[in-house]
Amino acid sequence: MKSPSHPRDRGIPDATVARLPLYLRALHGLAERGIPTVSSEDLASAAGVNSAKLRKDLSHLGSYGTRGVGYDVEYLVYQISRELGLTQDWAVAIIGVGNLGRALANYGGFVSRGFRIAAMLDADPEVVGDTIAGLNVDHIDDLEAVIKRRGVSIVVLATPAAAAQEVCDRVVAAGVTSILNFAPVVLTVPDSVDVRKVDLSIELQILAFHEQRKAGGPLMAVDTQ
Amino acid sequence: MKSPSHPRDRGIPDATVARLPLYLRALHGLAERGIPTVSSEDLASAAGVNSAKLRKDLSHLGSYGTRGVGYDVEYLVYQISRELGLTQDWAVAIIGVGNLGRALANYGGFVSRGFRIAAMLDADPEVVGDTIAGLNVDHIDDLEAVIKRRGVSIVVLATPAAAAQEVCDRVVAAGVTSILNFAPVVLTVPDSVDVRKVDLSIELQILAFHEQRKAGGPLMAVDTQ
DNA sequence: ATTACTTTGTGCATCGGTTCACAAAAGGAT
DNA sequence: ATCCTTTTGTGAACCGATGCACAAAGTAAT
Repeated sequence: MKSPSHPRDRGIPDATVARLPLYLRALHGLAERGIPTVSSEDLASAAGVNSAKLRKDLSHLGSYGTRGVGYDVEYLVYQISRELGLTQDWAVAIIGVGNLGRALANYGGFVSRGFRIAAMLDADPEVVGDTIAGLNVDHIDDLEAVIKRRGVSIVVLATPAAAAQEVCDRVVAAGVTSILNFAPVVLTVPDSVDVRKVDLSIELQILAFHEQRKAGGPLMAVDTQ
Repeated sequence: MKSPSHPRDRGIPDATVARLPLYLRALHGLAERGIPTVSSEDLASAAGVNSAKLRKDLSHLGSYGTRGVGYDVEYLVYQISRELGLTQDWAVAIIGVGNLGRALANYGGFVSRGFRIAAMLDADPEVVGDTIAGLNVDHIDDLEAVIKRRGVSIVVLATPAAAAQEVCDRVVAAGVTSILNFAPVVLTVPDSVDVRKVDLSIELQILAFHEQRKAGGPLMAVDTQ
């Protein structure tokens, strides 16, 4: 039994969810320049996608455009923000205060909208107690207490690879179900936990693959048109 | 006219290319533990994918397994490395020596196999001349000369968003065709240039979306079975 | 009101990627 | 040499995502 009253269907395609932040950023840019209304064509080009895709993506959220006119920028910002859950603020903990953890703590776009760094933790007594981005670094021993006390619901793992799984287990045991993992390991978690992976070296390797094709291809492949 | 002599077809699916680094990392782990041979089942679980996908992925490179036995770890490492272009070493320049640029320069997995940080550049006279990860920071004014002199073929953009497009244009004009962009902007480049984007805040937003579903879903959606 | 124009929302064909499931190939045992 | 077990490599069905192309819905002008 579907609910016909609800205009937007629950169950937005993953590919669409992954692009919503892109649209949101483009819309923020337009809003700052005081542009009240935007067509799918213009918004699409600002976000670097094609307009049919953008329209289909937005249609999954509901019918928020006006034919012949376009989309109201402010309104669409609100709708997308709400859909992504950015109208509430999320307490994020960064675990691992190496170079990367520090960079993330200071990264502007990270804190910006909807997210707040609520804790930083590390195992190294050398850095525990330091103040980074205006925040005191806690010891990893206090992980469970810090998570509970500060209402952390998203954890960013920026530990060395060797420590990642162990820390991950503790984080999951503490009730966190969303993890952004920068450590180059495959984390094992229950199905109920979401892990997203960012691996810098993988991106470089993909670039190298294509670069090799461009550079070596014409020399090596005689039959490449 | 195809070349029937070549066992592996040129044109490896993008999705496969994106997973090869994953397999490679898992294989390195096995190699370090002295394991000579691995089945698709075991390698797949080490890499966090299912075995059918792994086998199909590897089949795009050629027929490097032995039925009834599995894959020779060392041999497969070599084949994947070669396919990804990691048997040569790539000179990488990091532009923008803020927190992120520093973190990338010091990131172990970054430098590890196939890649070498050949230059770091920044516009801020305060940091130009500093030594980071054993490397002198050059001024962005010398961009073109540094790229040419050190044979840089891959550029990592870690500049502020506002500067990214301008720097990108200069990098492209200097002949670089592979860019890893950390700045939260849509870069405009010629078709011949590959840009890969890493956006930390986008990953967080995707997590927030799913977290919201988990947390709010059961309360808000009465008809979600 | 009617006409002309713009732009959304979507049905439909297509494409790329995933998964299933099994024949083919290899090794080991008898 | 034959049989049995293991595991690869792949054909084929399936699934989700993309992009085209157009009807529907709106605005503006006469």
